[in-house]
This record gives sequence, structure tokens and C-alpha cells, in this order.
Amino acid sequence: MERLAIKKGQILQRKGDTNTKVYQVESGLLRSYSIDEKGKEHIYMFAPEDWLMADNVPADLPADLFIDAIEDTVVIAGAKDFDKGHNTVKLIKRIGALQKRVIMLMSASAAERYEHFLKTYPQITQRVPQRMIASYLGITPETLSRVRKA
Amino acid sequence: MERLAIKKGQILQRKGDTNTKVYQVESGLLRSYSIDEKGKEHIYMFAPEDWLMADNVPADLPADLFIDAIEDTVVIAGAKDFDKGHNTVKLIKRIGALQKRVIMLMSASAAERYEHFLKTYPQITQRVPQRMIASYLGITPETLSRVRKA
DNA sequence: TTTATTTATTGATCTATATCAATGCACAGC
DNA sequence: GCTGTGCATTGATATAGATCAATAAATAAA
Repeated sequence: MERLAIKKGQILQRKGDTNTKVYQVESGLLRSYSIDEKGKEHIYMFAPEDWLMADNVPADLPADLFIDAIEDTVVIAGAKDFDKGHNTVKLIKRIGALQKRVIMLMSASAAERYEHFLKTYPQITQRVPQRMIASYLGITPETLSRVRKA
Repeated sequence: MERLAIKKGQILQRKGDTNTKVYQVESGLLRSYSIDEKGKEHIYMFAPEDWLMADNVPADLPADLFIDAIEDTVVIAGAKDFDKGHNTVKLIKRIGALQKRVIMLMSASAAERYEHFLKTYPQITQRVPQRMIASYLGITPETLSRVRKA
């Protein structure tokens, strides 16, 4: 259990790392993402203040995701074994959010996804560059730009 | 806590239903899915024996998903009294699986998604019609058919 | 401030996948 | 055993969104 200060742009976790932690964000903003074979980034989630950021793999297996800071950020890093501390209700809420995201990715157009993002995360919209929102939505920055004008 | 027998094709839960339950599958095979504005089905998950099937919304809110039986199925329906019973480790595993699915939907081609499905759920592949696998993958039956030949 | 780097916009193509349509099977119900 | 309904396959065409490329605007760095 230790407090860490991460500078904007600094990488906190790399794909393949083992013994990864759970990060409770005190202030600032983190993102997690994967990089595909073509070098393209795909943002999995954003974590502002009070959110928990973690790669959801057992601590002993190599991480799937990168995590870095979009703003200067302070986190408390904890061991992944706190199954106890983990609040079941929160976990189920997260599963509910992922369920919506999966359905959305399967059935909604670029414009619909963006609309939904604006409604769901208005605070985050203000704080991240558009290309990152595009990445989160699974579309290109060009497409997001065009969708916004329409 | 009651045991239910569901005939193939029978609907167990409809979108909008309240007071929905959690279903522990004893035998058979269930699916959950949404239907979009155009009437198209999008399969969210399959649940064979020993899996837990539930819409991940609080019991008092209307369900997002439909659930029906792909094979004659026997389930034990339980209350969504989340805080108890639910195994934290299992929940985290499910989040891990959803994480992979989201990344996959954002970055992988139709062929790659199918490949991954075959590796991950070989048993299920044998038991569901191809159009349902296509639906789970977020592609059309035609595209799946073409991808399979290649 | 001046310069360098990243980001957003706009236009011209390209491509993977969707859609539409027709045919041949397979199985379920009569 | 026939008949109908749903499923898989194949072909022709359409389209949302990707890619490539050039500029403009914003941000950071010096």
C-alpha cells in the first residue's frame, strides 16, 4: 500500500508486466489501453478521481494492458489480493457497464456511440483529447471529427 | 430458489422485466441478447451447464436483455441478493473475459474474432447454429460463412 | 516570443463488411 | 413420406468507416 505521484505521460504499467497492482486514483486521470499488431492504441478505460484502475488478470499472470497518466496523477497502489476489500456491488456495476459497452460496440453507429459517451461521461469529455475518445469508441479521430460536425 | 425446466426456444426473461433473477444452469444451454431498433438480435452471452446467467442490472430496474433457451434447459432461479453468495473471484474473472471481448470488438477483424471464439469456446461451437455465433461476434451470418471457407 | 510537436479538420480514395437476393439443404411437424 | 420453415452458402452491389494526405489550429517547448 503506497502512494505514487505519476507525471502526465508517464507509464505506470506495461503489457507483459507481472505482479501488477490495483490503483485507486486520488487525483488526476489515468487510461488503460492495448496496442495491436499494427501499433494502434485501443483505450479500454479512463479512471478519474475515486476510480479504481486495474488490469483484470490474476496478479501472477502477465498484464494485457498498458496504463499511463493523461494528467499528473496521484494513486494509492494496492495488492490485487484484496478480494475482501473488493466491494461486490461495485464489481457488478462494472459488469453492467461492460455489458452496455459490448452491446454498444456490436450494434451502435459511430454517432450513437459518441452520443452515449457524452451522456455517460460528460466530465471526462472535457479532460481528454478527442483522439482518445475516438480510440475508446473504437473509431478513428477523422470519423469522430466528422460525426461531431453532423 | 426454484428449479425450472425451460423448453428449447422458450423465453425466460424479456427486456423491460423487473424483479429478474439469477439463473444457475444445471443442464442445457441459454443465451442472452438485445434487440436493436432495426429488430436485429445481438447475443451478449451463452451459458451452458454450470454457468450463471443474469442481466447485470439491479433487481428492481427493468432488464436490458432477453434470455431464452437454445436447448431444453434446467436452471435454478435465485434472487439477485448480490452481496452474499456471489463469489468475488468469479466476478473478477468475468470482468477479465469482458475486457478481452471489448478489446477484441475494437481491434480484431471478423476472421480473428471467429478464430478466438473457436479457441475459447470449442464446446459451444458444436451446439449453436452459426448465425448465433455470428451474432455473438458482431458480424452477419454471410460474413461468417465466407470467413470460414477462407 | 519563436519554434517545434501534437491535435483537429477536411478532402479524396479504398476496403471490410453489410445488405439484398436467390438457391439448395436439413430437419421438424403433419 | 411429404411439406414448410429456418439455416447456410454464394453472388452482386452498397455503404460506413478506414486510410492516406495535406493543411490549420492548438499546445508545449525553447
